Amino acid sequence: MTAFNTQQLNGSGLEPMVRKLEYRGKFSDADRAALLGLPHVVKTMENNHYIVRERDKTTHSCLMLAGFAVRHKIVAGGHRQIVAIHMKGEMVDLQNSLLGTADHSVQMLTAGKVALIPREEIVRIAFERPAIGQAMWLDTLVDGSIFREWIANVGRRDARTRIAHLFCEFGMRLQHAGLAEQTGYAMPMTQEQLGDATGLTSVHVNRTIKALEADDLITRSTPREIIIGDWKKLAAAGDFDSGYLHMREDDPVLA
Amino acid sequence: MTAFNTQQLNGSGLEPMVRKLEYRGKFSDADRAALLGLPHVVKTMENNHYIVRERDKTTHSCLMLAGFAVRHKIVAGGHRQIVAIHMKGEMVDLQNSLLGTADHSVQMLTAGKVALIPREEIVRIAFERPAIGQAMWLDTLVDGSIFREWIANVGRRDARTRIAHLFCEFGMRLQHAGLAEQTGYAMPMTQEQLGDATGLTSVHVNRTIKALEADDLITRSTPREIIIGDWKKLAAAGDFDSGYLHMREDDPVLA
DNA sequence: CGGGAGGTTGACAATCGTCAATCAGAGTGG
DNA sequence: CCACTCTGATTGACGATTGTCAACCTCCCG
Repeated sequence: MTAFNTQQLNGSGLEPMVRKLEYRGKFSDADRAALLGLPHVVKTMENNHYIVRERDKTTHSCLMLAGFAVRHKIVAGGHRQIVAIHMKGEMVDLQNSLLGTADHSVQMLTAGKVALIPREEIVRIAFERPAIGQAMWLDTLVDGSIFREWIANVGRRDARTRIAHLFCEFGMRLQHAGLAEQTGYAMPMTQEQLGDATGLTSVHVNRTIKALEADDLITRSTPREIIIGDWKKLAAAGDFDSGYLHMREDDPVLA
Repeated sequence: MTAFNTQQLNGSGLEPMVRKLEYRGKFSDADRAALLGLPHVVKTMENNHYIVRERDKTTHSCLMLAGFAVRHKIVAGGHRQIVAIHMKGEMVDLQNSLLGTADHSVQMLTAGKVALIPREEIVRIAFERPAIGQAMWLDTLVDGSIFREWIANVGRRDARTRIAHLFCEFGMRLQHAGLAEQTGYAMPMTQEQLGDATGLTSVHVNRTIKALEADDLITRSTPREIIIGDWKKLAAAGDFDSGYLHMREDDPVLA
């Protein structure tokens, strides 16, 4: 690859997607170039902005470049269930866009940046370049695996275990994305949002976090700064086994 | 297609998969023939038999030909969470097999028959024949959509709504697969299994079903024979909106 | 007829939700 | 710098949904 091309490609804005997908399979230079060359529009998003609303017809897929977003559903009575949290490098909305009609909403959790890519371009590159297509498919399957773990989390674990589990998953995924150290991280969610993710109320989330602190499973410098002294103890309390994240065995995060 | 080929293909045993996948996209005769020609082994399964266990290395994908199966996870304390129910025509284990290591178990809910297809054959046909690959991808995305709905179901709905929702989803999927009439169906799950699917105990499932009966939302001729008098009333009670199943607008089930 | 799985019911306990008040910190305007 | 405001965190009192334990019933099958 020439210096010129490198410069050009580095400027594409889609590098986080390449890094993410290449984790699931080896790409050729041409694959990488094709990915980086995907037509797209970068948008700066404010906190709480809706990227997609349930029932919308979708035409674009959304890649996170900075900040955090959640996917959620509203049930009768107006209660909200967050079904996924997304960070830099993740394709937030492959699911909605490929299916055509959104079955859930996607909302920014913080301010950030996203890249919007036309749906047809995603499908085209996936089938023209099998390595990329397979990586995308695997990525949607890993999303599915995380959904399954979340079903088990809200369905069969008590509040303490649920919260500890979420703290573990989020921490490990942040580390994987290069966004946090092993010692801890800044949780971007309010306690109400944590409740929406775990099927609890904000009040009970607060009590549960305090209990985790009291038992020295976590420490907090500010309400959102989670410090994990002993990862193994927290993982045990959260019934957390990272297998469902399907990270590679040589991933430094698993060390 | 010659009479000879038709005969041969009808005998393949994989017809339910063709029907299922073709729902997601138009296939050519060659596509259909390639699907039906996939190498596979048909196995008869007894009730409760495990097809795959969590942490197993997987090499085959599993297609349901008859009977019902569930996917489940065991959490600390031994409680079980069913994350999906599968019926005739569905690829039960694309997820585990493509990812290589099972993140959940697959177990027969009744006696039945399955076809085991080597993983590489699935990947090969998916990329050699984009129509098939896209249909498979869409199918895994619909699975994902159902997972999301289940997260919301166990996370944010009360027992009554959860059970009513499950009854609606299962009934509609049975009808879609041609396994039930609109009037009702035979539930293949015990109340304990219903509890494992909804995050409740069998005792509470029982109380909840009795309450649904008392309110004339369902009737039962035997404990497992669910009769739905007024589908709309049950759907309202279950906060059930079939959009997440991503059926086609022209599907007779939606009429 | 006996055994077993699954369904049904009651009494009681516990986790979690609701309501409501207070507190802490960040940003804003004067 | 300070009052003001807003969001989010924290806490207490109380209530309700759901779980636990245990008994009994019903049906099917050998």
